[in-house]
Amino acid sequence: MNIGEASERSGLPSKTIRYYEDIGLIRPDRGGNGYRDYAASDVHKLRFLQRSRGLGFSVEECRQLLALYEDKNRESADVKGIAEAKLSEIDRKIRELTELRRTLEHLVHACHGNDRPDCPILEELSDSAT
Amino acid sequence: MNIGEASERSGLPSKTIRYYEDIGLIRPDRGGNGYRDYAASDVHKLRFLQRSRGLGFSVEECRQLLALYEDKNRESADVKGIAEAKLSEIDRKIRELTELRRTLEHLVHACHGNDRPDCPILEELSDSAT
DNA sequence: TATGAACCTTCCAGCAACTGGAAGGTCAAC
DNA sequence: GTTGACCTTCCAGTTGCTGGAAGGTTCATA
Repeated sequence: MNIGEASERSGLPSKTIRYYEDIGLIRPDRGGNGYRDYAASDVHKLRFLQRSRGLGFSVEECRQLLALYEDKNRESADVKGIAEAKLSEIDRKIRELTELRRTLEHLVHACHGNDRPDCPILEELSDSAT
Repeated sequence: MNIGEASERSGLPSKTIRYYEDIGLIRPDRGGNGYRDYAASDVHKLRFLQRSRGLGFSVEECRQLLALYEDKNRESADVKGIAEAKLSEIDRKIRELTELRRTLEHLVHACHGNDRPDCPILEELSDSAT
């Protein structure tokens, strides 16, 4: 099938699919006219990529996962390791954002938000340690 | 003062300070030798930038905040508006990450993580809707 | 048969927000 | 005078795409 259909079936834009080929994630056949020709297994991989990217894995991590996916001798511990690392990364991000949120909300709360120039938000940004 | 000292006092790498100048956030003087010469007010602005970036504001938002900071006729409502928008953006990110975390943890939990190839994580990535 | 739309191709540029490195000028100390 | 720590500019790379230009292909319709 052509890239348009592969795009529809995988949920990835054609641009992105070509990009994934550029960086060596997939290698579709080519027809006589130069068009890319995707097999069902290619679409399968594309969906795999679409989902793993959606779960927050980086492209490099997706490359590893895809390699494991295709490796019939894999050990599930390898996959679990990657997922666990990602999990603690996500935890760290959530913690950071929550801390950020707390500080920002405190500031927003302290600011009158009227037509006067005095503003605790700017004061905080300019003066003290955060 | 030279960029090295401005860097130390603001907590920003010299590279970043030069970059901020490139994109027009600050305009230090120049000495006869071509070296940048930072006034105390420049360092103040750099610290302002360091803090607001640290609070998750984009560079463009920092530019707005800095403009408001320097505008003696500002209305604090303008600042509060920017901060509130950022706050809900942070909330959205936290929600997304939390959802992600939930899914990923579920998968990690289901995987044995041993030396066998069968792995629910890969199955989920390959087969079903996420 | 022509022509127009809807595909497809490649390549180049740009986004955010820096960061690294090369090649070279300056300054202060010894 | 030379070493080393500064400073300068400029160019390239990072991540993960996305947009657009310029052109080839395919297919239906007038």
